[in-house]
Amino acid sequence: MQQLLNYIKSIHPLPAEALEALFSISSEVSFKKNTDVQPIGHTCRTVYFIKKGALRIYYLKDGVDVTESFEFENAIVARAESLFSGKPSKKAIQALEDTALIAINAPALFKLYDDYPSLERLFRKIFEDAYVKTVVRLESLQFHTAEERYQNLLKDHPYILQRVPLKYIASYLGITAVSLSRIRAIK
Amino acid sequence: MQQLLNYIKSIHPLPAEALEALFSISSEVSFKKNTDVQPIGHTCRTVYFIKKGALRIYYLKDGVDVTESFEFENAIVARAESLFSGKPSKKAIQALEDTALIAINAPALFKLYDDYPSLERLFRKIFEDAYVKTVVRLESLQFHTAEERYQNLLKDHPYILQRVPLKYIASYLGITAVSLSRIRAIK
DNA sequence: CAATGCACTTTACATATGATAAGTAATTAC
DNA sequence: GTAATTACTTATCATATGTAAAGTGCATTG
Repeated sequence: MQQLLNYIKSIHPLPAEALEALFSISSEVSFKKNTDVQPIGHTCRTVYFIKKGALRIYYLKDGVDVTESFEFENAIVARAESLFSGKPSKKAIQALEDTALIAINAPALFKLYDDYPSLERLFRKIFEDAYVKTVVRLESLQFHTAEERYQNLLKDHPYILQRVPLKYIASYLGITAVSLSRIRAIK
Repeated sequence: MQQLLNYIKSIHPLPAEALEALFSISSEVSFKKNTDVQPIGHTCRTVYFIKKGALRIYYLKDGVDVTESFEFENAIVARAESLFSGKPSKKAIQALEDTALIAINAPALFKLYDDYPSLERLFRKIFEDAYVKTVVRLESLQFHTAEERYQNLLKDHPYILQRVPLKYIASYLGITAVSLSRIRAIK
Protein backbone atom coordinates (compact mmCIF):
# COMPACT_ATOMS: atom_id res chain seq x y z
CA MET A 1 0.00 0.00 0.00
CA GLN A 2 3.09 2.21 0.20
CA GLN A 3 2.59 3.28 -3.39
CA LEU A 4 -0.97 4.45 -2.74
CA LEU A 5 0.28 6.20 0.37
CA ASN A 6 2.77 8.23 -1.66
CA TYR A 7 0.09 9.09 -4.17
CA ILE A 8 -2.23 10.28 -1.39
CA LYS A 9 0.54 12.34 0.21
CA SER A 10 1.13 14.14 -3.06
CA ILE A 11 -2.50 15.28 -3.19
CA HIS A 12 -3.79 15.64 0.35
CA PRO A 13 -2.05 13.90 3.28
CA LEU A 14 -4.37 11.96 5.56
CA PRO A 15 -4.25 11.52 9.34
CA ALA A 16 -3.53 7.96 10.44
CA GLU A 17 -7.14 7.11 11.34
CA ALA A 18 -8.45 8.23 7.96
CA LEU A 19 -5.77 6.18 6.23
CA GLU A 20 -6.68 3.12 8.26
CA ALA A 21 -10.33 3.58 7.45
CA LEU A 22 -9.49 3.87 3.76
CA PHE A 23 -7.30 0.78 3.82
CA SER A 24 -10.05 -1.14 5.60
CA ILE A 25 -12.29 -0.79 2.56
CA SER A 26 -9.51 -1.45 0.01
CA SER A 27 -8.16 -4.68 -1.38
CA GLU A 28 -5.53 -5.75 -3.87
CA VAL A 29 -6.63 -7.38 -7.11
CA SER A 30 -4.81 -8.45 -10.27
CA PHE A 31 -5.87 -8.84 -13.87
CA LYS A 32 -4.22 -10.61 -16.76
CA LYS A 33 -3.51 -8.73 -19.97
CA ASN A 34 -6.58 -8.18 -22.16
CA THR A 35 -9.12 -9.16 -19.51
CA ASP A 36 -11.99 -6.94 -18.41
CA VAL A 37 -11.69 -5.37 -14.98
CA GLN A 38 -15.31 -4.29 -15.23
CA PRO A 39 -17.68 -5.30 -18.03
CA ILE A 40 -20.05 -3.14 -20.05
CA GLY A 41 -23.39 -2.69 -18.32
CA HIS A 42 -21.90 -2.85 -14.85
CA THR A 43 -22.64 -0.06 -12.40
CA CYS A 44 -19.35 1.36 -11.17
CA ARG A 45 -19.01 0.83 -7.42
CA THR A 46 -15.23 0.59 -7.24
CA VAL A 47 -12.49 3.17 -7.46
CA TYR A 48 -9.19 1.68 -8.63
CA PHE A 49 -5.65 2.74 -7.99
CA ILE A 50 -3.12 1.34 -10.47
CA LYS A 51 -0.05 -0.12 -8.74
CA LYS A 52 1.36 -1.63 -11.89
CA GLY A 53 0.21 -2.04 -15.45
CA ALA A 54 -2.23 -0.15 -17.61
CA LEU A 55 -5.98 0.17 -18.04
CA ARG A 56 -8.21 1.51 -20.73
CA ILE A 57 -11.89 2.42 -20.74
CA TYR A 58 -13.70 1.42 -23.92
CA TYR A 59 -17.11 1.40 -25.51
CA LEU A 60 -18.73 -0.62 -28.28
CA LYS A 61 -20.12 1.60 -31.03
CA ASP A 62 -22.19 -0.63 -33.34
CA GLY A 63 -19.93 -3.51 -32.34
CA VAL A 64 -16.74 -1.53 -32.96
CA ASP A 65 -14.35 -1.04 -30.06
CA VAL A 66 -13.73 2.64 -29.23
CA THR A 67 -11.26 3.66 -26.51
CA GLU A 68 -12.25 6.54 -24.26
CA SER A 69 -9.13 6.77 -22.11
CA PHE A 70 -5.90 5.18 -20.90
CA GLU A 71 -4.46 5.15 -17.40
CA PHE A 72 -1.11 3.92 -16.11
CA GLU A 73 0.75 3.44 -12.81
CA ASN A 74 -0.11 5.74 -9.90
CA ALA A 75 -3.45 6.88 -11.20
CA ILE A 76 -7.01 6.60 -9.99
CA VAL A 77 -9.50 5.04 -12.40
CA ALA A 78 -13.28 5.03 -12.30
CA ARG A 79 -16.12 5.51 -14.74
CA ALA A 80 -17.33 8.78 -13.28
CA GLU A 81 -20.58 8.93 -15.20
CA SER A 82 -21.63 5.68 -13.54
CA LEU A 83 -19.94 6.12 -10.16
CA PHE A 84 -21.57 9.49 -9.48
CA SER A 85 -24.92 8.84 -11.13
CA GLY A 86 -25.51 5.27 -9.95
CA LYS A 87 -26.46 4.28 -13.48
CA PRO A 88 -24.97 1.30 -15.34
CA SER A 89 -22.05 2.25 -17.53
CA LYS A 90 -22.03 1.65 -21.26
CA LYS A 91 -18.27 1.34 -21.03
CA ALA A 92 -15.88 -1.32 -19.79
CA ILE A 93 -12.50 -1.18 -18.07
CA GLN A 94 -9.85 -3.48 -19.52
CA ALA A 95 -6.29 -4.38 -18.49
CA LEU A 96 -3.88 -3.59 -21.32
CA GLU A 97 -1.07 -5.42 -19.53
CA ASP A 98 -0.86 -7.72 -16.52
CA THR A 99 -2.08 -5.20 -13.99
CA ALA A 100 -2.07 -4.91 -10.19
CA LEU A 101 -4.77 -2.71 -8.69
CA ILE A 102 -6.00 -1.52 -5.36
CA ALA A 103 -9.79 -1.66 -5.36
CA ILE A 104 -11.56 0.84 -3.12
CA ASN A 105 -15.20 0.13 -2.27
CA ALA A 106 -16.90 3.31 -3.44
CA PRO A 107 -20.19 3.19 -1.48
CA ALA A 108 -18.16 2.47 1.66
CA LEU A 109 -15.82 5.33 0.79
CA PHE A 110 -18.70 7.77 0.39
CA LYS A 111 -20.00 6.70 3.82
CA LEU A 112 -16.57 7.34 5.35
CA TYR A 113 -16.77 10.94 4.15
CA ASP A 114 -19.12 11.66 7.09
CA ASP A 115 -16.56 10.59 9.66
CA TYR A 116 -13.37 11.66 7.89
CA PRO A 117 -13.59 15.08 6.22
CA SER A 118 -9.96 14.63 5.15
CA LEU A 119 -11.02 11.63 3.05
CA GLU A 120 -13.77 13.66 1.43
CA ARG A 121 -11.27 16.39 0.70
CA LEU A 122 -8.72 13.96 -0.76
CA PHE A 123 -11.20 12.44 -3.16
CA ARG A 124 -12.76 15.80 -3.94
CA LYS A 125 -9.34 16.89 -5.17
CA ILE A 126 -8.70 13.62 -6.99
CA PHE A 127 -11.94 13.93 -8.91
CA GLU A 128 -11.49 17.65 -9.51
CA ASP A 129 -8.22 16.76 -11.19
CA ALA A 130 -9.94 14.05 -13.19
CA TYR A 131 -12.62 16.57 -14.15
CA VAL A 132 -9.97 18.98 -15.40
CA LYS A 133 -8.38 16.22 -17.46
CA THR A 134 -11.74 15.40 -18.99
CA VAL A 135 -12.41 19.03 -19.91
CA VAL A 136 -8.98 19.29 -21.52
CA ARG A 137 -9.69 16.11 -23.46
CA LEU A 138 -13.05 17.49 -24.56
CA GLU A 139 -11.30 20.64 -25.81
CA SER A 140 -8.85 18.45 -27.68
CA LEU A 141 -11.63 16.53 -29.44
CA GLN A 142 -13.75 19.57 -30.22
CA PHE A 143 -11.16 22.19 -31.04
CA HIS A 144 -8.35 20.30 -32.76
CA THR A 145 -7.96 18.21 -35.88
CA ALA A 146 -7.08 14.53 -35.74
CA GLU A 147 -3.51 15.32 -36.75
CA GLU A 148 -3.17 18.01 -34.05
CA ARG A 149 -4.48 15.54 -31.50
CA TYR A 150 -1.90 12.97 -32.58
CA GLN A 151 0.94 15.48 -32.46
CA ASN A 152 -0.16 16.64 -29.01
CA LEU A 153 -0.26 13.04 -27.81
CA LEU A 154 3.27 12.52 -29.13
CA LYS A 155 4.39 15.65 -27.30
CA ASP A 156 2.54 15.19 -24.01
CA HIS A 157 2.38 11.42 -23.56
CA PRO A 158 5.00 9.81 -25.83
CA TYR A 159 5.16 6.72 -23.57
CA ILE A 160 1.59 5.83 -24.53
CA LEU A 161 2.84 5.01 -28.03
CA GLN A 162 5.27 2.49 -26.48
CA ARG A 163 2.69 0.74 -24.35
CA VAL A 164 -0.58 0.84 -26.26
CA PRO A 165 -1.45 -0.70 -29.65
CA LEU A 166 -2.06 1.91 -32.33
CA LYS A 167 -5.57 0.62 -32.99
CA TYR A 168 -6.57 1.72 -29.49
CA ILE A 169 -4.81 5.05 -29.86
CA ALA A 170 -6.64 5.65 -33.14
CA SER A 171 -10.11 5.39 -31.65
CA TYR A 172 -8.93 7.36 -28.62
CA LEU A 173 -8.04 10.15 -31.05
CA GLY A 174 -11.46 9.80 -32.67
CA ILE A 175 -10.27 8.27 -35.95
CA THR A 176 -9.79 4.83 -37.50
CA ALA A 177 -6.54 2.88 -37.40
CA VAL A 178 -6.26 3.39 -41.16
CA SER A 179 -6.52 7.14 -40.79
CA LEU A 180 -3.93 7.17 -38.01
CA SER A 181 -1.59 5.20 -40.25
CA ARG A 182 -1.96 7.88 -42.91
CA ILE A 183 -1.27 10.67 -40.43
CA ARG A 184 1.83 8.89 -39.17
CA ALA A 185 3.05 8.27 -42.72
CA ILE A 186 3.05 11.95 -43.69
CA LYS A 187 6.24 12.65 -41.76
CA MET B 1 -31.06 34.73 -3.43
CA GLN B 2 -34.16 32.55 -2.98
CA GLN B 3 -33.52 30.92 -6.32
CA LEU B 4 -29.99 29.89 -5.37
CA LEU B 5 -31.38 28.65 -2.06
CA ASN B 6 -33.77 26.32 -3.82
CA TYR B 7 -31.00 25.09 -6.06
CA ILE B 8 -28.80 24.37 -3.05
CA LYS B 9 -31.61 22.58 -1.24
CA SER B 10 -32.09 20.28 -4.19
CA ILE B 11 -28.46 19.14 -3.99
CA HIS B 12 -27.31 19.36 -0.40
CA PRO B 13 -29.15 21.54 2.15
CA LEU B 14 -26.89 23.82 4.17
CA PRO B 15 -27.16 24.87 7.83
CA ALA B 16 -27.93 28.56 8.32
CA GLU B 17 -24.34 29.55 9.19
CA ALA B 18 -22.92 27.91 6.09
CA LEU B 19 -25.52 29.64 3.97
CA GLU B 20 -24.69 32.99 5.51
CA ALA B 21 -21.01 32.42 4.91
CA LEU B 22 -21.71 31.55 1.29
CA PHE B 23 -23.91 34.60 0.76
CA SER B 24 -21.23 36.80 2.32
CA ILE B 25 -18.87 35.96 -0.55
CA SER B 26 -21.56 36.20 -3.26
CA SER B 27 -22.84 39.15 -5.20
CA GLU B 28 -25.39 39.82 -7.93
CA VAL B 29 -24.17 40.90 -11.35
CA SER B 30 -25.85 41.46 -14.70
CA PHE B 31 -24.66 41.27 -18.29
CA LYS B 32 -26.22 42.55 -21.49
CA LYS B 33 -26.83 40.20 -24.37
CA ASN B 34 -23.68 39.32 -26.34
CA THR B 35 -21.24 40.71 -23.79
CA ASP B 36 -18.39 38.70 -22.25
CA VAL B 37 -18.82 37.71 -18.62
CA GLN B 38 -15.20 36.62 -18.55
CA PRO B 39 -12.71 37.15 -21.39
CA ILE B 40 -10.28 34.71 -22.94
CA GLY B 41 -7.00 34.55 -21.04
CA HIS B 42 -8.62 35.27 -17.70
CA THR B 43 -7.97 32.90 -14.81
CA CYS B 44 -11.31 31.69 -13.49
CA ARG B 45 -11.78 32.79 -9.89
CA THR B 46 -15.57 33.06 -9.89
CA VAL B 47 -18.31 30.47 -9.80
CA TYR B 48 -21.56 31.74 -11.32
CA PHE B 49 -25.13 30.76 -10.65
CA ILE B 50 -27.56 31.75 -13.41
CA LYS B 51 -30.69 33.44 -12.05
CA LYS B 52 -31.99 34.42 -15.46
CA GLY B 53 -30.69 34.28 -19.00
CA ALA B 54 -28.18 32.07 -20.74
CA LEU B 55 -24.42 31.71 -20.98
CA ARG B 56 -22.09 29.97 -23.33
CA ILE B 57 -18.42 29.10 -23.05
CA TYR B 58 -16.50 29.58 -26.27
CA TYR B 59 -13.02 29.36 -27.72
CA LEU B 60 -11.28 30.90 -30.71
CA LYS B 61 -9.79 28.27 -33.01
CA ASP B 62 -7.66 30.11 -35.59
CA GLY B 63 -9.93 33.10 -35.13
CA VAL B 64 -13.09 31.06 -35.55
CA ASP B 65 -15.60 31.05 -32.71
CA VAL B 66 -16.27 27.54 -31.32
CA THR B 67 -18.84 26.95 -28.57
CA GLU B 68 -17.92 24.47 -25.86
CA SER B 69 -21.12 24.57 -23.82
CA PHE B 70 -24.39 26.32 -22.99
CA GLU B 71 -25.96 26.90 -19.60
CA PHE B 72 -29.37 28.30 -18.65
CA GLU B 73 -31.34 29.27 -15.53
CA ASN B 74 -30.59 27.49 -12.26
CA ALA B 75 -27.21 26.16 -13.23
CA ILE B 76 -23.69 26.64 -11.94
CA VAL B 77 -21.11 27.81 -14.48
CA ALA B 78 -17.34 27.86 -14.24
CA ARG B 79 -14.40 27.01 -16.46
CA ALA B 80 -13.26 24.03 -14.44
CA GLU B 81 -9.93 23.57 -16.20
CA SER B 82 -8.94 27.06 -15.05
CA LEU B 83 -10.76 27.16 -11.70
CA PHE B 84 -9.16 23.94 -10.42
CA SER B 85 -5.75 24.35 -12.03
CA GLY B 86 -5.20 28.07 -11.42
CA LYS B 87 -4.12 28.47 -15.04
CA PRO B 88 -5.52 31.10 -17.41
CA SER B 89 -8.38 29.80 -19.52
CA LYS B 90 -8.25 29.81 -23.30
CA LYS B 91 -12.03 30.13 -23.25
CA ALA B 92 -14.46 32.96 -22.56
CA ILE B 93 -17.90 33.08 -20.98
CA GLN B 94 -20.51 35.11 -22.87
CA ALA B 95 -24.09 36.14 -22.13
CA LEU B 96 -26.40 34.90 -24.90
CA GLU B 97 -29.26 36.97 -23.51
CA ASP B 98 -29.59 39.71 -20.91
CA THR B 99 -28.46 37.65 -17.96
CA ALA B 100 -28.61 37.95 -14.17
CA LEU B 101 -25.96 36.04 -12.24
CA ILE B 102 -24.86 35.41 -8.71
CA ALA B 103 -21.08 35.55 -8.60
CA ILE B 104 -19.38 33.45 -5.92
CA ASN B 105 -15.79 34.31 -5.07
CA ALA B 106 -14.05 30.98 -5.65
CA PRO B 107 -10.83 31.43 -3.60
CA ALA B 108 -12.97 32.64 -0.70
CA LEU B 109 -15.28 29.67 -1.18
CA PHE B 110 -12.38 27.21 -1.07
CA LYS B 111 -11.21 28.81 2.19
CA LEU B 112 -14.69 28.41 3.67
CA TYR B 113 -14.47 24.66 3.07
CA ASP B 114 -12.24 24.43 6.18
CA ASP B 115 -14.88 25.89 8.45
CA TYR B 116 -18.01 24.54 6.75
CA PRO B 117 -17.73 20.90 5.66
CA SER B 118 -21.31 21.15 4.41
CA LEU B 119 -20.17 23.78 1.89
CA GLU B 120 -17.37 21.53 0.72
CA ARG B 121 -19.85 18.70 0.33
CA LEU B 122 -22.34 20.87 -1.57
CA PHE B 123 -19.76 21.98 -4.10
CA ARG B 124 -18.18 18.55 -4.28
CA LYS B 125 -21.56 17.28 -5.42
CA ILE B 126 -22.13 20.20 -7.78
CA PHE B 127 -18.82 19.60 -9.50
CA GLU B 128 -19.25 15.84 -9.51
CA ASP B 129 -22.48 16.43 -11.42
CA ALA B 130 -20.66 18.80 -13.77
CA TYR B 131 -17.95 16.17 -14.21
CA VAL B 132 -20.56 13.59 -15.16
CA LYS B 133 -22.07 15.97 -17.70
CA THR B 134 -18.64 16.55 -19.21
CA VAL B 135 -17.96 12.83 -19.52
CA VAL B 136 -21.33 12.31 -21.19
CA ARG B 137 -20.54 15.13 -23.59
CA LEU B 138 -17.14 13.61 -24.32
CA GLU B 139 -18.85 10.29 -25.11
CA SER B 140 -21.22 12.14 -27.41
CA LEU B 141 -18.37 13.76 -29.35
CA GLN B 142 -16.23 10.65 -29.54
CA PHE B 143 -18.79 7.92 -30.02
CA HIS B 144 -21.52 9.51 -32.12
CA THR B 145 -21.79 11.05 -35.57
CA ALA B 146 -22.68 14.71 -36.06
CA GLU B 147 -26.20 13.74 -37.06
CA GLU B 148 -26.64 11.52 -34.01
CA ARG B 149 -25.43 14.38 -31.83
CA TYR B 150 -27.95 16.74 -33.41
CA GLN B 151 -30.81 14.26 -32.99
CA ASN B 152 -29.83 13.70 -29.36
CA LEU B 153 -29.77 17.43 -28.75
CA LEU B 154 -33.25 17.72 -30.28
CA LYS B 155 -34.45 14.92 -28.01
CA ASP B 156 -32.73 15.91 -24.76
CA HIS B 157 -32.59 19.72 -24.94
CA PRO B 158 -35.10 20.92 -27.54
CA TYR B 159 -35.37 24.33 -25.82
CA ILE B 160 -31.76 25.07 -26.75
CA LEU B 161 -32.88 25.31 -30.38
CA GLN B 162 -35.35 28.02 -29.37
CA ARG B 163 -32.87 30.11 -27.44
CA VAL B 164 -29.53 29.74 -29.19
CA PRO B 165 -28.54 30.71 -32.77
CA LEU B 166 -27.81 27.68 -34.96
CA LYS B 167 -24.30 28.90 -35.70
CA TYR B 168 -23.42 28.38 -32.03
CA ILE B 169 -25.15 25.01 -31.92
CA ALA B 170 -23.20 23.91 -34.99
CA SER B 171 -19.78 24.42 -33.42
CA TYR B 172 -21.09 22.96 -30.16
CA LEU B 173 -21.88 19.81 -32.14
CA GLY B 174 -18.41 19.91 -33.66
CA ILE B 175 -19.49 20.88 -37.19
CA THR B 176 -19.92 24.04 -39.28
CA ALA B 177 -23.18 25.94 -39.67
CA VAL B 178 -23.29 24.79 -43.30
CA SER B 179 -23.03 21.17 -42.29
CA LEU B 180 -25.74 21.59 -39.64
CA SER B 181 -27.98 23.13 -42.27
CA ARG B 182 -27.49 20.06 -44.41
CA ILE B 183 -28.29 17.70 -41.54
CA ARG B 184 -31.44 19.66 -40.73
CA ALA B 185 -32.52 19.70 -44.38
CA ILE B 186 -32.48 15.93 -44.75
CA LYS B 187 -35.76 15.48 -42.91
C1' DC C 1 -40.21 52.65 -45.45
C1' DA C 2 -35.88 51.73 -47.40
C1' DA C 3 -31.55 50.07 -46.34
C1' DT C 4 -28.33 47.55 -44.00
C1' DG C 5 -26.87 43.67 -41.48
C1' DC C 6 -27.32 39.14 -39.71
C1' DA C 7 -28.74 34.30 -39.56
C1' DC C 8 -29.53 30.71 -42.22
C1' DT C 9 -29.70 27.90 -46.44
C1' DT C 10 -28.14 26.22 -50.76
C1' DT C 11 -24.85 25.12 -54.27
C1' DA C 12 -20.38 23.83 -56.11
C1' DC C 13 -16.14 22.20 -55.35
C1' DA C 14 -12.14 20.55 -52.37
C1' DT C 15 -10.49 17.60 -48.83
C1' DA C 16 -10.21 14.61 -44.96
C1' DT C 17 -11.77 10.57 -43.23
C1' DG C 18 -14.22 6.13 -43.57
C1' DA C 19 -14.82 1.37 -45.52
C1' DT C 20 -12.98 -2.38 -47.68
C1' DA C 21 -9.47 -5.24 -49.12
C1' DA C 22 -4.89 -6.72 -49.80
C1' DG C 23 -0.25 -6.97 -48.35
C1' DT C 24 3.51 -6.93 -44.78
C1' DA C 25 5.36 -7.27 -40.27
C1' DA C 26 5.18 -8.71 -35.66
C1' DT C 27 3.44 -11.63 -32.10
C1' DT C 28 1.49 -15.69 -30.19
C1' DA C 29 0.42 -20.47 -30.03
C1' DC C 30 1.22 -25.04 -30.76
C1' DG D 1 10.41 -23.42 -35.34
C1' DT D 2 6.51 -23.18 -38.06
C1' DA D 3 1.88 -21.94 -38.44
C1' DA D 4 -1.69 -19.03 -37.19
C1' DT D 5 -3.20 -14.86 -35.47
C1' DT D 6 -2.98 -10.09 -34.76
C1' DA D 7 -1.26 -5.44 -35.71
C1' DC D 8 -0.15 -2.24 -38.93
C1' DT D 9 0.30 -0.18 -43.51
C1' DT D 10 -1.03 0.85 -48.13
C1' DA D 11 -4.20 1.41 -51.94
C1' DT D 12 -8.71 2.29 -53.87
C1' DC D 13 -13.02 4.10 -53.78
C1' DA D 14 -17.09 6.21 -51.34
C1' DT D 15 -18.82 9.66 -48.32
C1' DA D 16 -19.22 13.23 -44.98
C1' DT D 17 -17.74 17.52 -43.89
C1' DG D 18 -15.21 21.84 -44.91
C1' DT D 19 -14.66 26.21 -47.66
C1' DA D 20 -16.32 29.73 -50.40
C1' DA D 21 -19.79 32.23 -52.49
C1' DA D 22 -24.35 33.46 -53.55
C1' DG D 23 -29.09 33.80 -52.32
C1' DT D 24 -33.20 34.23 -49.06
C1' DG D 25 -35.62 35.81 -45.28
C1' DC D 26 -35.92 38.39 -41.05
C1' DA D 27 -34.85 41.96 -38.02
C1' DT D 28 -32.87 46.24 -36.77
C1' DT D 29 -32.09 50.98 -37.69
C1' DG D 30 -31.98 55.45 -39.42
